[in-house]
Amino acid sequence: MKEKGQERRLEQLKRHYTAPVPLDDTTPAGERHRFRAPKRPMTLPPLTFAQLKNVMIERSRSGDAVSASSLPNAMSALVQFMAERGFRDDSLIGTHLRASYYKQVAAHVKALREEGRPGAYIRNRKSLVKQWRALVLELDRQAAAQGGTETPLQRALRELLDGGLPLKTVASRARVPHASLKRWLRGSLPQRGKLGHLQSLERFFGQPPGTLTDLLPIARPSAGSESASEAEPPKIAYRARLGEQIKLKYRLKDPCETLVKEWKDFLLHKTSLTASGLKRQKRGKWNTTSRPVKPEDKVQWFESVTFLGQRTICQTAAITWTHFSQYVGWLSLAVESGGAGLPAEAVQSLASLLNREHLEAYIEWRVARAGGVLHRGICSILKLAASICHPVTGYLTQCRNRFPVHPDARDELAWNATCRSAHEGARQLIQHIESTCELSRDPSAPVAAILSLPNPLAAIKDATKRMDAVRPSTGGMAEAIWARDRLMVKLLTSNPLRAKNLILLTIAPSPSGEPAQLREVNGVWRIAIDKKDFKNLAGAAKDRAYDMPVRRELWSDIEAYRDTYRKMLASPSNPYLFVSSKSPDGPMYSLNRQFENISKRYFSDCPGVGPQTMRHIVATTILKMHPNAWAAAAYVLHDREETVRKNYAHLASDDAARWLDEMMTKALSGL
DNA sequence: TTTCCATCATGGCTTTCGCG
DNA sequence: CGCGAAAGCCATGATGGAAA
Repeated sequence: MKEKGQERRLEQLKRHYTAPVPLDDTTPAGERHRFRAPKRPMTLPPLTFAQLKNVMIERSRSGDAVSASSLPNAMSALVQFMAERGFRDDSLIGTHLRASYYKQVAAHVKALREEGRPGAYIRNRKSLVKQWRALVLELDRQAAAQGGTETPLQRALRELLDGGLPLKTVASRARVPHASLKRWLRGSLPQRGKLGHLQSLERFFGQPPGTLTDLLPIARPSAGSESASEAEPPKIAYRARLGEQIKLKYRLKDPCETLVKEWKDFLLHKTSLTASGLKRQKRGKWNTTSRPVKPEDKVQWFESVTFLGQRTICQTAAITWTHFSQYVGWLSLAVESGGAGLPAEAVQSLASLLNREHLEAYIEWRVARAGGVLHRGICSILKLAASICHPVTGYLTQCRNRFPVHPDARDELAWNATCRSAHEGARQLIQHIESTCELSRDPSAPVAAILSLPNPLAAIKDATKRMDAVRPSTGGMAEAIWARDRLMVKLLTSNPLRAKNLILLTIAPSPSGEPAQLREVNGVWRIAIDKKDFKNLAGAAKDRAYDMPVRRELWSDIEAYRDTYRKMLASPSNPYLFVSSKSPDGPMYSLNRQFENISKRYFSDCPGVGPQTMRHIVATTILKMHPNAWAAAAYVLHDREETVRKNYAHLASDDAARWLDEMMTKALSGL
């Protein structure tokens, strides 16, 4: 059966690719290729880089892949990637663009960085190499045409074992129970305390430590009982600053009629198919949706576009309007308050973006307000200015006659010069900012005390204990709310989802017939969320569906909540797991706020945080308990290993050293 | 406890253009 | 034609303050 499938796969491949290829993986290792995995059997379609290039060219021609104009870019990125990684045209792709893709890309990025390439360049290269990987995966899918969902461990084990030594031989030589290995291959999870066997397998196959063990869900951290200090929660610098900042409300609230007209014309230009007769960047079209995330009565004038009698919403317009109205508001803000002090009627025009001096002064003011820190948010208005004054495609550049009030509007040459100067000025500022850009807010500051513990999750466990202690055993609403909140905290330790996914998490089939995301499968509670519902839809989520077990410790809580408490808060048809009595039919939109309240009350030394922070806490715990277990952390967060490494790099050095010290102490005891 | 309205902050891409 | 850079889309999250 299996062989047949493989034959079919090969047939299919032969039709696609010209040259026949050997089955064994004998990829020559380049000199610079340090992370080359040892020779091992695998069931992946044997495909060389040269063949992949041909497929890409064919597909590009038939319109199934990158556009013709992007093809050279994709090509040059791959060529550079191959040269740097030591691959040749006749090299087999093997796992290089598959399982070990992230490792390869990370190494490639590192090399580019060492060459002194700018960040934007590296991002572009990454994006381009990704297109190649996507093509490989697409071909794999076509070839495999099997929908089985393997666990990561299962797949990794299969790749190590397939076609090589007999299972029994491996088991005995690696000193792993034969039956266990068979079970794992069928998809069951190793028991706790059996990690040693996986490590034996890693050694047996010459894999780096963690290749297999990292693929498991997190190990339960040993109980720690750090006593909570009763001192005041620490003050967070960003919050204090924000509190000060928002006292001044400078944004333009009631635009005059002419500005409204200008914006509507501009919006039409940005959203219409024809760019309202003007030139526009190829990617300069703003998307619209007819199904906004907010209720009908919350839609505002600056984001709505009526096209053929149908009202649609443009999210980008809302964001851009916010930035623009802030700038205009500042222009007419009194000088004493730090504004430009211009008359309100004079500045209410898109043409205000032409003034280079004003833009510069505004940026300076914003930087000062942000505590002297240049951050990316400040760039937004500059990007709008650069875009709208672009020498060719700029809206202002092309619409001189729509701004008769501007002094330069009478003369085409003067107008063009003004636009060009504004464009250049904005570009220069953007470049300057992007090269010196830093963060002005530390998202982990509110949980710094927790993160500094050897086992941060222990603090959350303490919090749930405190919650247990204050259970309102009245059987009423208060108890239902208590049970809901407690489950919320616990669930986030097991499955640290982003807020939106948590809010929209369902425990019953939706009215449209989609199955519940949180459900019991073969006696195991699992959460399965469609790729399209993730923020990183185009990133990590694209590669891997979210289908994770909920930790066993929570199962009884889930059942108790489902059977008793949830019914008190929501109507029977409500599919969402977390609900509030205020909106019994919808999701609990106040979840973020409620989590903040809970964390403020029960987390030690914490002034209140959002659910996002739980992702930090879980990832930090994993990396503290198992230094350099990047893959495990990425697995739990449903992020890319690369992203996790980047965000938690600070945990690599110190904790690895501590861990190494402990290990060596043990190893050398009695010396 | 929940909702509403602001403001501020940032990430993660993809595609196209201009130049030599 | 290939390389390197430019352009910019599209979201989401975090938080304060106040009111329902």
